[in-house]
Amino acid sequence: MYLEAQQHLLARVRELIQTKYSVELGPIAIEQPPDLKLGDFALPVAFELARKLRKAPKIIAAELAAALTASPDPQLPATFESAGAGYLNVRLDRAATAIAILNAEGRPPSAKDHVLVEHTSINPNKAAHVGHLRNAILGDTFVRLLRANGQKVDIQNYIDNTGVQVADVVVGFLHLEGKTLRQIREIIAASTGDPDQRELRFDYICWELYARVSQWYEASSEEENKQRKALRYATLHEIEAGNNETADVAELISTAVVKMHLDTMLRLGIEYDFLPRESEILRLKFWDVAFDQLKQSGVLYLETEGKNKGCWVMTRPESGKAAKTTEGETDEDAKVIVRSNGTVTYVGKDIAYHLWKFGLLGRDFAYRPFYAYDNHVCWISTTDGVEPHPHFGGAQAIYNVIDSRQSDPQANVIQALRGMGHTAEADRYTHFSYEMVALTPRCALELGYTVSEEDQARPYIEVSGRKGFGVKADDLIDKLIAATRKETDQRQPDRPEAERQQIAEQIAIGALRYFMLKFTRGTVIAFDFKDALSFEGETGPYIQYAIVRIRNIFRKAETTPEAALAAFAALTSLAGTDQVMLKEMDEIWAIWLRAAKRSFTLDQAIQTSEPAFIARHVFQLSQEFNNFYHRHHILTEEDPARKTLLLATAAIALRELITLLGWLGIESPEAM
RNA sequence: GCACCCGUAGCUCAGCUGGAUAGAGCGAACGCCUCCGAAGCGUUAGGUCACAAGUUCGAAUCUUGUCGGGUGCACCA
Repeated sequence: MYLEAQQHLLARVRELIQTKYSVELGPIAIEQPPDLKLGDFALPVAFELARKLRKAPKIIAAELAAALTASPDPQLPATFESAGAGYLNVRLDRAATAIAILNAEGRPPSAKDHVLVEHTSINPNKAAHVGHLRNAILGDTFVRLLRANGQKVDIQNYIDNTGVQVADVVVGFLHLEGKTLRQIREIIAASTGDPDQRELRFDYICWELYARVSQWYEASSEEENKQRKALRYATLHEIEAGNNETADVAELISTAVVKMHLDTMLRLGIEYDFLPRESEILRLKFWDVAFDQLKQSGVLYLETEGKNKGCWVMTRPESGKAAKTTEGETDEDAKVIVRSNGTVTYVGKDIAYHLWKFGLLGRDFAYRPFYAYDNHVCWISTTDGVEPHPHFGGAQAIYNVIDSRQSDPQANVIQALRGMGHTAEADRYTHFSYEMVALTPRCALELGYTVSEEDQARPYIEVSGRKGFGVKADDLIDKLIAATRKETDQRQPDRPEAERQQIAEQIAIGALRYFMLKFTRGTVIAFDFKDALSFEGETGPYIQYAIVRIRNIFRKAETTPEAALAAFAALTSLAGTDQVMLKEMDEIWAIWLRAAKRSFTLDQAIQTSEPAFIARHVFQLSQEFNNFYHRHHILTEEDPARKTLLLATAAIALRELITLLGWLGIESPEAM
């Protein structure tokens, strides 16, 4: 409703300026004054008019205010005044606005687009770490925002089950450990079942082994290292080819690890609809179809000269050169898509995959169910699937949650789509990029890693799977739950054990999700346990605590938020009283105005792909509520009309807090 | 060398479609539980918005340049 009010107001002001001064303005700026005392909207429009009209901004603002006041608008009751050096300030009629906020039922689903969000996409060869948590939490939250906006969203988690990283762990099991297929199956059986039964977690075993293999490739004489690398690529090729024992081992390992990743993410409330795997992109020959299309559209051309001779290449987006180089010249910067030996590169496979995402490939995966959630099933790609199955792909818009280091290959894919004439798709392809999570040197030392002098001087150190350097996701979650459990045990001694545990988990997950969301995407998170394990100040638990307080008030008042809001609406229909009450109490009005801005903020967050806007918005609302809470004692208020207002304000705050936290994937505990 | 991201309070970060005294959290000092839960609230201290030019009535915000930090730029995935 905030956005609508703004637009309505702007249209009115524009019309006024045109009739009064005969001036046609471009976009008119509108903002919120630094203090609620000054009003709800501020328009600096008089500054711009000052020169054209040769008049002081203050005078113009005053004239505009007078004219607007002279012709009241029943659709947007408000008062107007000139303020500061020449702002035109607008004060909404608080009672009327409050009623509008009360009645605002979530926006009607505007867009019916079928949107596809890809996130998580962890190499299935080791345990998930903090960096993956940022990815999954950002992606999952963004999905919730899109759905709140009425869009139909499919969530995909791409599984690179035939890449070098998986190959490395296969090399580890088969050649470093000398295990057979059968033994590996036993290891998996013993390390993936019931958490209380298993001794080691399979993904942790792989984490350690992957680091060991990576070192092993470098650990011997030059000659022998060369042989070890050869083994690595031989293994990779067997996995890619399929239908052999090495490929079977890879399949076993990657599937087991993927299941554990899904378990980990489910602890955070993160679910998926479909897991497309690279093995099917290979076996179902997505590339062959894409290759034809790419050749036909002229995006790819066969290089005949220079270092890329014999390769099918694509002009890079930034190079600015024409698709084909002028005669005699070769584009040495061109991106190789098909190698001179005929094999396709990663970007090539990615182009094929993205044609599928948009329904442009003309070929589909086969599907089978893979992982069961409470209300739905996550499907996985396969070569011969089951019928019936849901249909994935064919989206109108896609978002790829991938860290910023991959922006070059992402740009290549977009460039290919555009080159093929799929400009609408290219425009609706969003690389939802974010910076990595690194560790502070202190954190690295705390974890027992040796840190070089040089690294200790740096602000942060990049995590590395190859070095086994990083904080594992489940370790972090366990640590958070242990810390919150300690608190709930102390604060809620009378509650049953199961309830204390549930509350502790809600708070721990709230803290973790909020921590990952409060930073804007472009900020490198220098991870530190001290910050991540904090439950005070700008944290998830701070917001949850505000909710618990409000719930306690309603419990003790022996009424419900719904009843409080109904009572307020009834009271407000008797003109006057509420006006007086809201007038001088900005700390109350702040909460109502915040509520009014909900869909406005959601819009902003989606437009900019920035969930941090919502995180900040809900934190500010919590602060505003706490401020209100300490100034007004609700339960002991004796004036009934005033008590009605206070209860309704608490009810609105509660409604907003629960909704907004829900968008962030954070639960609202009953007590804490 | 080229591209992208970052440089704002002691620390970690918001603010960047140009607009009114540059904000929050943490940390520091002090204060507030006979009063709806102190995982809370209040007060104070703390800033040449990296630097320099330019555009503008107005620049943390836009442009250019410089410096510092990070990340990409394979016939790897």
